[in-house]
Amino acid sequence: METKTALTVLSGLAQESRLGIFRLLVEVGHQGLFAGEIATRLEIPATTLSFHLKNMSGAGLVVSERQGTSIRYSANFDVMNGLVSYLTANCCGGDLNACAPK
Amino acid sequence: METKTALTVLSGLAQESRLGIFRLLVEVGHQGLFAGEIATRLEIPATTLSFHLKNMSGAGLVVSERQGTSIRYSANFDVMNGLVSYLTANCCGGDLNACAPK
DNA sequence: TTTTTGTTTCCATAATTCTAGAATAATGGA
DNA sequence: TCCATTATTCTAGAATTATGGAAACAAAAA
Repeated sequence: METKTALTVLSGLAQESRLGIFRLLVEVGHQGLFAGEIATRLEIPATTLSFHLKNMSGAGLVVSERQGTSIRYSANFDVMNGLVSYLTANCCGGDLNACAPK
Repeated sequence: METKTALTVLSGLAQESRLGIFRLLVEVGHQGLFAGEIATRLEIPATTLSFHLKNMSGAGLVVSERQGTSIRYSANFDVMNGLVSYLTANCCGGDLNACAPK
């Protein structure tokens, strides 16, 4: 993952509403949730939610699929895992143990 | 890690200068760098750097130690690892394999 | 004490981001 | 076609964040 992408992903998560959306979708798993369900569960106005979902889609954090009048959103786990790799890459000049969790 | 903390940490990383600072400190490892060295290497004005380092200190992303007139900054690996754990916790309703890297 | 080096705080400006109402669009059923 | 449902775009105001120069501050050396 490139730095520019990592920044976009981090910005996509560094906001209360969006982090809540992402965590909810991560917990739900691959089947995801309809936009309306997310709005109801998190008590976010539809327009505000749409603003954040657009941001997250652009960052690749979520993927969407239309089903009739509804749109199903789910977390993109690959991007999350890529971010984790990015943050821990090139750690400590190659000494992997130096920054590993204890 | 609590959601509020995770948000602070994510915000601490979701900015071009700060991500650059963090990555540099991660690569350097535990010995860290003096503020002036960071400013020189990344070509960031001292006042701007100080602003960001203060932000990152508050988020726990870096720790500092004065040595004479200089201040040495180094990455806090525990916080980074905590963030990684937070993001992957409670994934897929407990089905750990569902969101693991392939 | 005065000077020098390194860093931070203060401040004004600029830029970005968040919020949510009104209007608009897309889908599918009657 | 008309209507109900669901979701998005447009818009503008509010709030937050970033930038960098001037000044202040801290520590060590002259």
